[in-house]
Amino acid sequence: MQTGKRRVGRPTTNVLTRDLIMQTSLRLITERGAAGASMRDISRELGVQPSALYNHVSGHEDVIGGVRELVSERIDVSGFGTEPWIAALERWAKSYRLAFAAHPPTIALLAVQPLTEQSRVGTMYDAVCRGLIDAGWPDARVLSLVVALENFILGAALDRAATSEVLRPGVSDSTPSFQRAYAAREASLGEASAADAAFDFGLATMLAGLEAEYAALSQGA
Amino acid sequence: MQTGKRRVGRPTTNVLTRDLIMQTSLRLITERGAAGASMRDISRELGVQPSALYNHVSGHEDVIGGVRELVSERIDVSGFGTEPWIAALERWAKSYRLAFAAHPPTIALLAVQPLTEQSRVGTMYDAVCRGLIDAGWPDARVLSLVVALENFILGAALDRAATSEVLRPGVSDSTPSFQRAYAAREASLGEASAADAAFDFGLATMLAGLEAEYAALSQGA
DNA sequence: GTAGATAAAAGAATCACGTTCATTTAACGT
DNA sequence: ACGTTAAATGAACGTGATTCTTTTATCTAC
Repeated sequence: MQTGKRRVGRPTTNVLTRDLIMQTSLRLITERGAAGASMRDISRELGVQPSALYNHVSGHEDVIGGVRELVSERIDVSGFGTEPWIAALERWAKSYRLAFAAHPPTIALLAVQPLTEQSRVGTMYDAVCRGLIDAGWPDARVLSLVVALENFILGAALDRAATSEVLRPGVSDSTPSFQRAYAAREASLGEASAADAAFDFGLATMLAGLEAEYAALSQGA
Repeated sequence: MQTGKRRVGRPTTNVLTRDLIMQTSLRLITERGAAGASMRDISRELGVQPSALYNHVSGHEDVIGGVRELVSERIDVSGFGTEPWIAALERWAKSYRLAFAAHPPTIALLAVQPLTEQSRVGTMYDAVCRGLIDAGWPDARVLSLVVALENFILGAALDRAATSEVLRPGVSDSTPSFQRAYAAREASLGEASAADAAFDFGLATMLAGLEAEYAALSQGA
């Protein structure tokens, strides 16, 4: 990407773009992990001095925010309006997690930093809210529902990112039940990962709980 | 905490302890946030040079792990064995979240770093697994259940840590449904926080889903 | 008790990070 | 054509974690 050496002063054709910086950062994070996307790393990858980045972004936090935007764009809200609310939620949840799981190291970075005001993420929330309101969920409950599901999704994504044989009981331990459950899960797990199994189980559980609550809601009214 | 100046060489009475370092770190994190607990900060607080810390801990990661242990000790697993499994789970989940929510900035740090092998956290898992196995849950499902709930809990704790009027729709926006849901939630929320509402809603939903699954399990067998 | 090993502190130094500032050069607008 | 703005370099700062050396005290074995 770099042209050997560049002489001081503004170049005839611009080298950087805000978007180019974001794209490169996302790629670096995916390839080398969160630690491999420092401002220096990004600038080196782009054949540029670190200070040059600051002509296009306000700092490292800004970069992280931009990356989050990129990742969030792949969340699928197309189900709302075209499918039953429960199916739309399932689609949304799965794509949400996948969007982050596709770039594991991202999650830790992104989950920590809160959303900035004017992000396209608001559009996603709007689609989800609209679907649920149209389906008959009470206005006051919609956001709690969405946030609860989101909490689960982000937690699961975080788990998937962290998981490299974490959470394994020590051998010859004082934790027999833990060991037993662990062994049984290993045996029943095909080629699926433990994190995937937990996510599928938890999502099914939440959706079942939501359906029950929805049914109770209709009856009460 | 510091005695002005200390001369070179081993002091007559030891200044540091591994445990003292962990306690101090937790306090600093709670008081000043995650960024206020660097090795320098910790050493300054203890009236010591940063390098002195390395006689007792292997590095910053080690400190984080120790803090996690401290926080984890407050998780309540006493319900398993004395209460119905669903009540025990609820107690466990609530205390789990509270343990972290009491030190908001901790979560971001802790959730990121995976568990180290020989932690007392294994004991907690064992208690939970035992309770569920005794209640009749199939061995192979127990860990997925626990991890799924844990994902939700950690996600919720993270949300609570981040939340300071995050996730507010912009005014005069193109997100009417989002705004509507937001306003309705605000109105229905008493003095409870939005994060609490989402957690309570989600936990109730998951527990309801689990009860349904458990019932189906008994019938199938 | 004294000698050698070990432990716990200071202090100096290294390297990476994010960031700022001054400088240089090109592009843009009137 | 000229002043302003934009985009790059290069040098520097402050803070982060960490390591190594040095100094002094404690502990252990004889």
